[in-house]
Amino acid sequence: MGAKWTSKEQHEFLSLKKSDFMKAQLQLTLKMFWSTVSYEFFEKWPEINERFPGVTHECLTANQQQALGKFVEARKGQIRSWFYHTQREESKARATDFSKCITKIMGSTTKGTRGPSAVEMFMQTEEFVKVREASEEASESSISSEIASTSKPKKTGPGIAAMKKLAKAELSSQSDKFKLDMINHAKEECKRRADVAQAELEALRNPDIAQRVKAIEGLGGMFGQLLETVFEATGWHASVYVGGPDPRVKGDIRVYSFHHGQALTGSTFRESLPNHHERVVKPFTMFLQALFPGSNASQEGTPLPSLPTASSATTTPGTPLPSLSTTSSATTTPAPTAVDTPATTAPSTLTITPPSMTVPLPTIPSPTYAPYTQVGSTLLPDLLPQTPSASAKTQYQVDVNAFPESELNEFGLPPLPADPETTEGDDNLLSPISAWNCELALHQGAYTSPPRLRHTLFNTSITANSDVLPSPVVPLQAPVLGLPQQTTAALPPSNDTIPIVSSSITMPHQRLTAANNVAPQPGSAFQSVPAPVFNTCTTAVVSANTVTESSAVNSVLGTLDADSGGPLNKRMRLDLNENDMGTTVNNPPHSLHTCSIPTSHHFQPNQCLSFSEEAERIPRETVTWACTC
DNA sequence: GCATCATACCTCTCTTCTAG
DNA sequence: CTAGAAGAGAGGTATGATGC
Repeated sequence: MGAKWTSKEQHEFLSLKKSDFMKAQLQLTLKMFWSTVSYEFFEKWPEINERFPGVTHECLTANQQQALGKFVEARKGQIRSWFYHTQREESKARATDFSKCITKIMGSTTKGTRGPSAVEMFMQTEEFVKVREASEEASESSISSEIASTSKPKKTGPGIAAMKKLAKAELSSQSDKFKLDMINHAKEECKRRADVAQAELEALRNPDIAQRVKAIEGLGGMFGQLLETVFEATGWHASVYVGGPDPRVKGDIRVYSFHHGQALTGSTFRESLPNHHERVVKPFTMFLQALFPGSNASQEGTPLPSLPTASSATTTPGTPLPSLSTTSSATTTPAPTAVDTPATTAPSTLTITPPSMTVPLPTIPSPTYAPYTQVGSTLLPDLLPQTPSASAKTQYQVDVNAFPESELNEFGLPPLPADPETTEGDDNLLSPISAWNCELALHQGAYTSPPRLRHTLFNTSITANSDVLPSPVVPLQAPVLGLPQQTTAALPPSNDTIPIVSSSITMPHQRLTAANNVAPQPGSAFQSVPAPVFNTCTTAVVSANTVTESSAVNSVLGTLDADSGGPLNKRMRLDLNENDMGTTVNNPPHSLHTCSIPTSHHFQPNQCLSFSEEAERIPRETVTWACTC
């Protein structure tokens, strides 16, 4: 067995980064994450101290420096492996697996499949290999010259185009019988590939028990991504109900519901709908029972597996974000989360016993739910009841035969039962959904949807904290751009004024967010906010000892990687973007702004600079800079 | 002739697997 | 639990087939 390479402190440090790792995966910012986490790790535990104790960099020989470099790379590999290993250990890859499976099934088709052509088949023959080698060796060959000229700089062989041209020319010189053989071989290969593709698709569509279980356990992740994508694409929220025989509980019927979108109270549709279980889950379960009449009485079932979750430390308490609420058929009460109301009861498994259609609903104590955690712009719940023990049972009697045929709807389903608790009062005249919307309206129409984030991820720098919004209760506002607080006199006194052209500095923890760079989406949105004033300043002056009222500065610029040999291991950005987000300049032309910069950074005259999130955790000092507009 | 679609191949990165 | 190997997938480039 391998030895553990991390110390307790290192393990704790890496553990704290797990949520950032998952966010980076979702936000496609792994490079940035690796850079940041490596920097912080080596800052805490310099590799040189491990390999060459008591020796400074300056004292290392060339060979030692080279060796140290290899050690550092090896350590980085260990860190990477640690995160992936930890992720798998926590069974967080199932959702991804299932998503891939679904995608494959939805996307797979043999229609339009093009197999290799006769020329391409010929390229795989030994005859052509000999021709190609001969051609490559003949430096005076025009074909080889063409190959060389048409090839882009690569580490390996000639370009495909030149190869095909060579093959085509060579094949044309072959006998008709040879050509016909190539054509037939190509057709056979086409058919073989189509058959293989078809067989693979059929295998996916007819999974065995283990594959079905894996798919069911991946539902949470798949629907989470799906509903988030729906929201991104349409600005709409959605609720999804799925169910069927669950192999994990001997084929009993189980229903899950997934909900996207929360009211201001933090409740999802399921939680907002009074008596949701009776009115929605139960009829749906009855419908499923009709589809799967052979299903047996179930025992308390396995809960929906957890999804990748971050530590609660990364949760944004009270931040209204789309909730992804997953529940079993019997989960009639909200799952307690960081933004949800506490659960009261949580029946576990719905059992229907034909033919009387008696529905015994065992209840279990409120399960302990892990908190919702924010990963990217999606809340991924860990709905794993940790102590799912059955207790008192509540009996529900539902007789489908009690519904006359005339009352069944177009789908042959009974009408939704009226909510016995909401039969009086004007409000009760509203449908559940209307009442739900009414609640929103009463709160000034402030929706609880988050700003759309992901589409900006690929164009701007948004960190894990970028979607942190200010208040859990008040209507959403754009975050105040600029520093979270005014800081003063952090730099050593100096009267030197260093001009900086096009200065803009990305604030730690106060980055460009969707709320301040994306217009509210029709029908989804958060409260309108005062339009930001673009800061088009092109000249700024850093004054190290100036202390003034802080103003907001925010910039996300085009990226330009600095070399990695810098003392800060940072990524620097140059060139001011004139559409840069800024703030109102109250007292032009000499507004003063406060920002923070790496402690050890040395400004150069006329230097253009800003710092991306990779420098976020670099020790910083605060300076105030004046901006001439 | 042109636009569109589907594919092959290469390279690189990310992720998973597995022997030890 | 580690660490190397292997697989999976994305991005880029180029080509052929097809339809207009």
